[in-house]
Amino acid sequence: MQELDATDRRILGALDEDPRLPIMVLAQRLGLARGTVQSRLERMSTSGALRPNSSRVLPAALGRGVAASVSAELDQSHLNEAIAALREIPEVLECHAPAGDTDLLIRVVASSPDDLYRVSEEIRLCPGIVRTSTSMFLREVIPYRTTGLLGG
Amino acid sequence: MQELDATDRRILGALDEDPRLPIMVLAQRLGLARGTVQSRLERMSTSGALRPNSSRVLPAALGRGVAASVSAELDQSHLNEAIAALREIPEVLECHAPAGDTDLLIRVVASSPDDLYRVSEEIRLCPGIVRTSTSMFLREVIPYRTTGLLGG
DNA sequence: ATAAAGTTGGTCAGTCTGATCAAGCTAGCG
DNA sequence: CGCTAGCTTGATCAGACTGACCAACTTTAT
Repeated sequence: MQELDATDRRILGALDEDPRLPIMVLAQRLGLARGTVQSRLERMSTSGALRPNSSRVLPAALGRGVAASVSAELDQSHLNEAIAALREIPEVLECHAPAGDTDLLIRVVASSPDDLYRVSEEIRLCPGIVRTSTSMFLREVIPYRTTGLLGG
Repeated sequence: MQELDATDRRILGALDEDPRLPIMVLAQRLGLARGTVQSRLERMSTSGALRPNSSRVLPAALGRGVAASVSAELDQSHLNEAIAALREIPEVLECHAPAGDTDLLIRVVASSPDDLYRVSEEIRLCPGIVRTSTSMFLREVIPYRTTGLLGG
């Protein structure tokens, strides 16, 4: 993966909101040559610095208005199996291994509190997962964003 | 905000990887009329069902290879001030209010463990924030994704 | 049954894309 | 100091795409 420089970030900034902006418009808006913008866009999308487009979709728009965080403790000899099983659950959006007492921190969504119960049960049933603790999000205080990082 | 139907999801699925795919290609790949794809894309981007494009950028590509979760306890009479202050910190990617003992769960990134220390200190200094506990992510086990939800 | 909303397929002028090239700039290196 | 490698620029071309229309048809909800 590649580190994005100031020009890349300016391009991304200008593409915010509308990723289908014509390259020529971008170029003149940023004071760059068309070829420059074109090659940089090309590079960014092949270098793996961007998530798939669908990561832009708000889960709420897909009928999953309930979000939560599940922390899981696991039998570490089955770590890889557990991860593979989690990957199969579509409601699992993200999973991190934090330093500290919990082994995995899992971000999930669901269509309702009741559905959240189902999802967390599915997680509990993954091989290698010993115990889970689910904490539902009452409110999304700051929605996910990267915008501030583009500037610096 | 609008709930996305099966057609919307198919369009989004086809746009994964390359959001600049020509509309005509999309249309014939999905067996839809060009006008349909065009109007749906239009609707999706104006209805607020999508995050800004820059949310696709991996923080690591912006030099923030370290991720962490900060849980904060706060003086609830200053809730709004605290949130406003957090919003000013670019390294704060996301913030949720969970049910339970912690008041806010904050997703942050930083350029190094040392920088993470700085960021969590900045959070601790926000008005209304009483106590924080930072837990660094050793590993991103499952990177953020929504793909699985598009299908169902 | 009927109205509203969404879909389809067609057309149009104007614009954009991707590819390619030669030339200019800049930084790093011997 | 002069060279190379890697970007950037500006230009050109044929071909494809866009956004805006429209009339007709289908679906959905009332």
